[in-house]
Amino acid sequence: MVYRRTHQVVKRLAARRSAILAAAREAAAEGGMVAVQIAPVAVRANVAAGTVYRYFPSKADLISELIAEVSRDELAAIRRAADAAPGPSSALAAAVTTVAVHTLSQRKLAWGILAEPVDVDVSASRLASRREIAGEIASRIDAAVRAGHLPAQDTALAATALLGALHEALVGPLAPDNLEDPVKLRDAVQTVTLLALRAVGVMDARARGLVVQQTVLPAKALEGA
Amino acid sequence: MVYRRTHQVVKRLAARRSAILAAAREAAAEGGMVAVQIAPVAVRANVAAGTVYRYFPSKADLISELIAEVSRDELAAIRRAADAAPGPSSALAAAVTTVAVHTLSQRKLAWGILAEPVDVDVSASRLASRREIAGEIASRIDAAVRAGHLPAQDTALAATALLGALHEALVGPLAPDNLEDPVKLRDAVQTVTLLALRAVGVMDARARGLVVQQTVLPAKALEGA
DNA sequence: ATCTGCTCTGAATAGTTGTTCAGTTCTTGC
DNA sequence: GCAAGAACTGAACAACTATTCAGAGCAGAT
Repeated sequence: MVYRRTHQVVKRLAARRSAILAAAREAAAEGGMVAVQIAPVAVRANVAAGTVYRYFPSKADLISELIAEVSRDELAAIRRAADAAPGPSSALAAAVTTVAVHTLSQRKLAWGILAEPVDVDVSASRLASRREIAGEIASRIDAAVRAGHLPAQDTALAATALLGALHEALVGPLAPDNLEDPVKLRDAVQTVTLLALRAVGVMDARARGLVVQQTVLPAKALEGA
Repeated sequence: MVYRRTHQVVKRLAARRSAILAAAREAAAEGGMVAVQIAPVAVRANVAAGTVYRYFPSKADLISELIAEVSRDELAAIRRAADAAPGPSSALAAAVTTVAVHTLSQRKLAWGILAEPVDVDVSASRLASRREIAGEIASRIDAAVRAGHLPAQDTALAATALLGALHEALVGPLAPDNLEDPVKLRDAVQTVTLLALRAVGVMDARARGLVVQQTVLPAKALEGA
């Protein structure tokens, strides 16, 4: 055995793998999932097409990891925002706002991760991604219900419906197209957050209060976008 | 000119066109949009593959017409249900329930029309379809707002969000899978209708009342499914 | 009956991309 | 250096289906 993976090589391999994933993510962010094709991604990562297959068994695996990665990031952001909130209703509002802001600040990526047609089967990974996010929202709704702030309900279904509403309203084909304007964007975030909170049973007046509370957060988050 | 299209021929041609469309619809209902492939559709319509192209310039056109047709049917059903309601809030509830019931009774078709990946570009037609349905819902919300039953709001955005919520909760990948059971199915319809009504600002108690009012309708409609 | 022109057929074509693999280049240990 | 093995390359391949088109079949007028 005259060849052994040295630490340096291991690092380089890992870096290359990340580069490929990052290239895929960039491609998706710029052009949606259609743009995530092996050859262009390889070029972007400074690698030959064949090399991609040394790191990912198939395009489906590459995209699945991409979805998982983005999903992880989003879940972390939701938790961070919700955990910083003073109470369960506020946490729910924060979670919803976070999803809305994230979705909006990376529209193409979000659409690609969620629903854009892909030529390979990534349904398992999309399902997992949705499950994670929906589960988190469901548990926040649940906390608010347990605290007596909301009526008892099927929290899993409610969480699913909320996400559907957010996504359709913000990145679906009927989403307003003037969201480049930061003011319109914030209005859209507030409107959908309000809808979402009322949907699970927050009273109109209280929901409006919670939405206002959240206004500081998205302003900060959106600057980074 | 020794040949002229006689009435009989015109009728046969029209019938054949319908047969192809119907075949496509059946295929979509059974296997989703992936099953709408030229060769299988042709077989189902008792026609050769090439013949399809004498009626539809391309697969995209075929699917676009399919989407338009289904969409027209749905819109008509929504109007019928809403117009039969005694007042604006009730009409809104009826409209939402109708969408939910239709979506559920033809899950694969609904998913295909709405969001399933297709290898050709049908986004224009999907957009039109969504616009029609969302427009109808928006105008029902608007009526309820004008009647003073709901707070003022961006009705277009609200309608979009409602549809997103319904679709995601009922035919999206996280939709409950026990909806074969008619009782569970009705529960699901009621739950999402309740969420939708509350989202636009109907108070919890009143929303529950409206949902109960709608219980007769879906029971009848679902029998036909 | 027959000619004309429309309609239908279905095998062949074409275009698109994911995937492979024989050959090349690089890395490591001696 | 050099041998051995790993990693990389990129052109060729494969598979899948929408689409085409030359020829066969049919309907209508005379």
